[in-house]
Amino acid sequence: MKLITREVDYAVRALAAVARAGRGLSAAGLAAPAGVPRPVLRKIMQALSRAGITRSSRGRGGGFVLARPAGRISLGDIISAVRGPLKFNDCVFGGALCHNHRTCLLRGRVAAIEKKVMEEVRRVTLADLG
Amino acid sequence: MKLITREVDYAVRALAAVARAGRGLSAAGLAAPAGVPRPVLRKIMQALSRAGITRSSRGRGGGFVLARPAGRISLGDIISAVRGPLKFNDCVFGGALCHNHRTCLLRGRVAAIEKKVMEEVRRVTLADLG
DNA sequence: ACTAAATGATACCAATCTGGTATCATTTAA
DNA sequence: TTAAATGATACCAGATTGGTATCATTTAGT
Repeated sequence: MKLITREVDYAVRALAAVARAGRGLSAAGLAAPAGVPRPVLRKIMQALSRAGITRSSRGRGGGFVLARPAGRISLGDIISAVRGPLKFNDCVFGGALCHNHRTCLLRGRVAAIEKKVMEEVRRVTLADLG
Repeated sequence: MKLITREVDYAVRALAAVARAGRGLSAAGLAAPAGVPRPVLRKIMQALSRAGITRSSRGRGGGFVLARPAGRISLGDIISAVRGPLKFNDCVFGGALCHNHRTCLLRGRVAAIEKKVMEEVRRVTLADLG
């Protein structure tokens, strides 16, 4: 099970580059030095923009900038944007159907672990990853 | 990202049933009440046996018993047996090739989180999930 | 001795997820 | 007007996962 997939990895590197640059960077400009295929990075940057982590400007000379300071962009934000929310728990009965769900001890334990991971992952910011 | 896949879920339920029974239970006997396809449960039980979590006896009247007390079988053991070891970190450069690897801040952070999850997951035992 | 019940070991298949590719539309600076 | 850039989709190939099928081997019971 991967918490950090390639796409998350790419996203972190790209955002770190944007943070360092201080000015708008295009997807193409980000992809080349990182050795990432341009279309892939574009898709990632689009997801980050949709999630409100970056702001984009279109047209010639456009690109991406951070929507807020690096210290307020967490690894958790990035993971959520690129991969969707964490769901550690694949209940076989899909939650609703399991008559034991309330009392299912495994669910409770796993939910607690998931919560801890979210806390950890939110505590790491882009500023820490500079 | 799922920590608890269906197979892990099945494994936990099956092991809990074995623990409650106190005697050997066959894969068929375990599958039916849990509503799990027999061949799937057999594969899972085989993996658990290979990992030394259960002991199996073959032939007529055979089945599976816990290889050690439920309090000494952790959720981590079960996950490792069914899914392989946790690897949160998908380094794009595969570790060896990344010249920044030592200093890669993301790796360090993620490794720390992974370690915490392992601790948590090892702390939960089958006895807690009875 | 024979048979039925059970695990061990594989091989295979379908669905989903993930990384990567391709296209077209839209916006904007030069 | 044009080139450079993002927005939005649609698509494809490989890996993973859940599920199926098969055959060999072991063992208890008759």
